[in-house]
Amino acid sequence: MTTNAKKKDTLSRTERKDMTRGSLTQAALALMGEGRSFTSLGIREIAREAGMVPNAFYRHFRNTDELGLALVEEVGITLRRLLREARQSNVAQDDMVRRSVKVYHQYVLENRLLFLFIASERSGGSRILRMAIRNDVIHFTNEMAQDFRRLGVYNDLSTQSLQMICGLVVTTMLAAAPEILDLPPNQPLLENEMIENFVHQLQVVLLGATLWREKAAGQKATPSSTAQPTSGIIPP
Amino acid sequence: MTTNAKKKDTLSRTERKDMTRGSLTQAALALMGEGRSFTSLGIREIAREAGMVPNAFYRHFRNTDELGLALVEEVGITLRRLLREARQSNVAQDDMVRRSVKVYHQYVLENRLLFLFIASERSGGSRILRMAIRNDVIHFTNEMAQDFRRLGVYNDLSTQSLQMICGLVVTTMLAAAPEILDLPPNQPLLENEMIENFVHQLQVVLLGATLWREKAAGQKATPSSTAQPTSGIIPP
DNA sequence: TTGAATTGTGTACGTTTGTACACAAATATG
DNA sequence: CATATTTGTGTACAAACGTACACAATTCAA
Repeated sequence: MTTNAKKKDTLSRTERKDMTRGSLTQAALALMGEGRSFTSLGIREIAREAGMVPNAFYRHFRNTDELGLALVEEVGITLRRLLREARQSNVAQDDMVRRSVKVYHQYVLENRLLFLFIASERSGGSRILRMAIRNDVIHFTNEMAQDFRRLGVYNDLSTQSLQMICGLVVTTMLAAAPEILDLPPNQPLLENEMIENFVHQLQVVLLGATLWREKAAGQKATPSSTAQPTSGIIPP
Repeated sequence: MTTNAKKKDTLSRTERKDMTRGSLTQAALALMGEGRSFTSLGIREIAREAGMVPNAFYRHFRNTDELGLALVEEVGITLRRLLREARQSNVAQDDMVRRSVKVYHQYVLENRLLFLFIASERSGGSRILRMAIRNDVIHFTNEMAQDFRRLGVYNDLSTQSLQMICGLVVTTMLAAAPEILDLPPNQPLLENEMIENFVHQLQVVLLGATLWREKAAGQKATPSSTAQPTSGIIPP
């Protein structure tokens, strides 16, 4: 099944190249949608799904990992869009958490394949992809922390603490994604139960956050200034 | 590299069968230890690593998924052991969270390959394995909740809330595993930073838990009982 | 002790894979 | 317009794969 129509009309060479390149990444996603896992995809398989001859793959990527990196880039864009969406619908909301969860839930369903990719490659598969995704997630976390700052909530938390809290929120969100995706559709009862659980967990986290104070005295003399653990890509 | 010596001395037939079966599962783990991902492992590959001819694989498993299920069983045992260990070292500890985190950290390193397996198959790969692991994690979560009950902490939480909290704790723990495993060894600075972050996150969760009250009335109306920064009360 | 069942080996076959090379068609560039 | 680059095709081949079958060597059961 080809997932991307590639019109052959009135397009520059680079435009066309970008299109077929896109149809390769979409083909990979489509295969994952059929239950295959990205790590086990082969060049031939992807090319076949994209409706082209195996060798054409090499005109765009040297190997599947490189295609994966292109997908990670899409992930970054997707997550950024999610933040923007959440930003718009959450400003000074009364029941902010539940509303955010619903937005997120909807968003995961709408971007099913990408979240499938994130979920399975975030801690499995190739180290390179893993690190790239982790980078994106860190950026996402930091942007969320900035949003919190802008909103003026948790004003009395240090940046570091705020990032730690957001890390917790993001972890919880990402852990929810596979459950959302695995839930059989049209089961509103199960779905509600899952969502409520998710909402409560986030509420507990944010409740804890309101009371969190740095015990600044320094528990073990950890003087490190940077906020994120394992920031950046770590060489073998 | 064969990972399991299989002595051929004075063993019953079933005993020997269990040994070679074990050397197959260990071979799969060993391959994952070398960077391969379970989903991409093949029958021939595993058999070769275990030092036997491809066909012998079929005497023990019908396919790689079935071998995966055997590994999941090992995971269950491993997690149960972790709980037992934590139970012993945490009773009424002063700085309980930090101590638990250290136990966990150590445990992940000691059971590197199994946690590698959990991490990568928990949300990627085959649906069957994913569900099996999710089952184990649920059991683990429930047992942790029971332990909390026995310890007498969070006495005023309903079982459901307690399980929800433990789910949050487990999610945080499992999310930490890949970071622990990916951290290059002998980098005490990075390691400390990561552990501190981990500790703080769990502290936030447990802090939230002490203040969590069910808003039993019904979740649709959601009165204002939740996470507003009423920053006055300080828990014991 | 003899026969049946089990476990591991050897060989074999058809598929699929990654990748190399030469080539066709299209497009950008001088 | 002529030429060079780029993009996709066709063919090819060695390697690895899953799996089937017959067979050897054990061990269990009668």
